[in-house]
Amino acid sequence: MASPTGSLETSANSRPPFSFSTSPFMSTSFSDLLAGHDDNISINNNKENRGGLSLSDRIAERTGPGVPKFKSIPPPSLPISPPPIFNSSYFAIPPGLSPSELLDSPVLLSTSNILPSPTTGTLPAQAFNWKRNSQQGVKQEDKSFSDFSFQPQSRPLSMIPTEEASRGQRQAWNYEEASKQNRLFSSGNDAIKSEITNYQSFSPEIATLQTNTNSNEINQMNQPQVPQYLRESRRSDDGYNWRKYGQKQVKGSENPRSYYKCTYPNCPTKKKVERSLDGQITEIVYKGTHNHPKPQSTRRSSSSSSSAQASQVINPPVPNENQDPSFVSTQVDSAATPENSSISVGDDEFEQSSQKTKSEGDEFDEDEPDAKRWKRESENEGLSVPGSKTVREPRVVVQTTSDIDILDDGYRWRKYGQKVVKGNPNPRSYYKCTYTGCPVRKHVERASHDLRSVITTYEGKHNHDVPAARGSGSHSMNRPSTGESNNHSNSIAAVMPHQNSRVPIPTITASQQGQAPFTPEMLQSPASFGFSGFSNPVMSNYMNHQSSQHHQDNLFSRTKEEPREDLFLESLLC
DNA sequence: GGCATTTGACCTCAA
DNA sequence: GTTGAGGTCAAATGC
Repeated sequence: MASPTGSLETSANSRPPFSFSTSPFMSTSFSDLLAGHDDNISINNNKENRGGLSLSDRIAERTGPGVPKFKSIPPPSLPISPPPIFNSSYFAIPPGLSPSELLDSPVLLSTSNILPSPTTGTLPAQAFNWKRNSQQGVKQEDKSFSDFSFQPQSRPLSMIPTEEASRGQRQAWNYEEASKQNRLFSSGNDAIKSEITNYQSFSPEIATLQTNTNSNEINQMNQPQVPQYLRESRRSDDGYNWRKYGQKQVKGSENPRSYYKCTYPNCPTKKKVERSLDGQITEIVYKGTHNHPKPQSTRRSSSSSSSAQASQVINPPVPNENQDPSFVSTQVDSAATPENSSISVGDDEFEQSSQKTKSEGDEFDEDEPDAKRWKRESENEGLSVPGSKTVREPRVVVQTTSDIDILDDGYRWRKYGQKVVKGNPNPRSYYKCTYTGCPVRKHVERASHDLRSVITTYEGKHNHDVPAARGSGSHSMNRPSTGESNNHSNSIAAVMPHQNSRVPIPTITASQQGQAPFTPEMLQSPASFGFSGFSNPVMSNYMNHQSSQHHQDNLFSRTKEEPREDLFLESLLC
């Protein structure tokens, strides 16, 4: 089964598919993405205890004595409060260039943020990989680095509170995947190990999502001796508190399935989590809707502090996704959904979105048996991803960025219109996926209430993999390799934190790395461009030139060559 | 003692 | 009606 997560090679001694820069930037940002999953920890502990062999011991067996254990290095306390304003010294909007103008370019929406891609969950950090890979000669194994994906779901990883479970699963998967990657990665990098202590799905459980592991396992490995009550076991990656009420061995799968209920009084929400034998989450399905706001992270922080992790945790994701969820989730949720600290706001939005979707949908039936509904929802979603039963619906990604937000989604977008919508003086750029037959569209606009925020709304889901970038073979390496993350289940809400703006934009330049010169293709494939673009001489010139708009027009000449349909649509929009 | 987890038994539903 | 799978309950157990 090509499960988004299950298919991953998770052997501890395998080369980490994702490479983190040892710079403070990556450490911080990723740490922020890591948090929670305490419930997983508990489960893992139980399992491991039962077996008489702790997870860390097992890891040690796999990796050998040469690999330091995670707990060997306490996670540093990392600042998480984002600055109120963008103050990056790496990038500045030149005089004469307004944020709205910047928004006109998908490029500008796709590279600056250290956020999981709203469309693919791909972290902008992939740009680092791209660079690094090029530095190292793009070894085959290095390619796997680019496979790292982090679903906001939300999510989630977030795991995204998928409220309707069926919607956030995707994030949860990605969230798990990311976590796995984290674990693998950590096994080979001591510096990073200290950073990987917690994880939060992206999502309403986005992430979220999300992204699993594995971070939990990592936590466990870091603090195998921490009492359960100090591990905040009830807190899950999705930010809600869950109580396990059952576990079942599912036929056809060696993985046990655990059943959880939201501990909030009278909250009907449940979720079932399927884990592999080694404790990794292979599936998360949410059921029902939380009838309460997500618990504040105070408890998490306090408890986490006892384990030297508090400073890294702010809030769970929306799942991402997700978290998935709010868009994870999954998630992961959130996670996906993963839902890192930055996505906390998105939870509510996601919940609302889910509620709305649920209430407006003709299919939802309060009286329908849960199991039946779950199954039906999965089937009806038409997003039957092997091993995944939940897929998040409408997805609205709200990113709070510092000046420029780059949605590193890896897909090629064609601008087909622009319009100033009511209630927001900032123009909304309309894009559609250039892949033939792909119905996905998105529109981007800067929030009226906060020019530092960019609201990107996705519609539809990609029916194809992330396209390989043209003009640079290494670009494709930054993209998720699977189609798992290529679908925008319509809308997921996530508010990206400012913290990204704190993160120094890598001063990696194409020239420095011997990369191919900046090309229009890079603009069309924002993901492939990554952060390097800002330091790229060409890009820098582009960004600072008064006639940037003109340049942009040239760079997007293809857009002007698009079919009449665009002109038609644009005429309608404008 | 309180709370969460475990786990066998029971219930529900669909084939 | 039977059977099997999935979901839930609740007593036992652990922290």
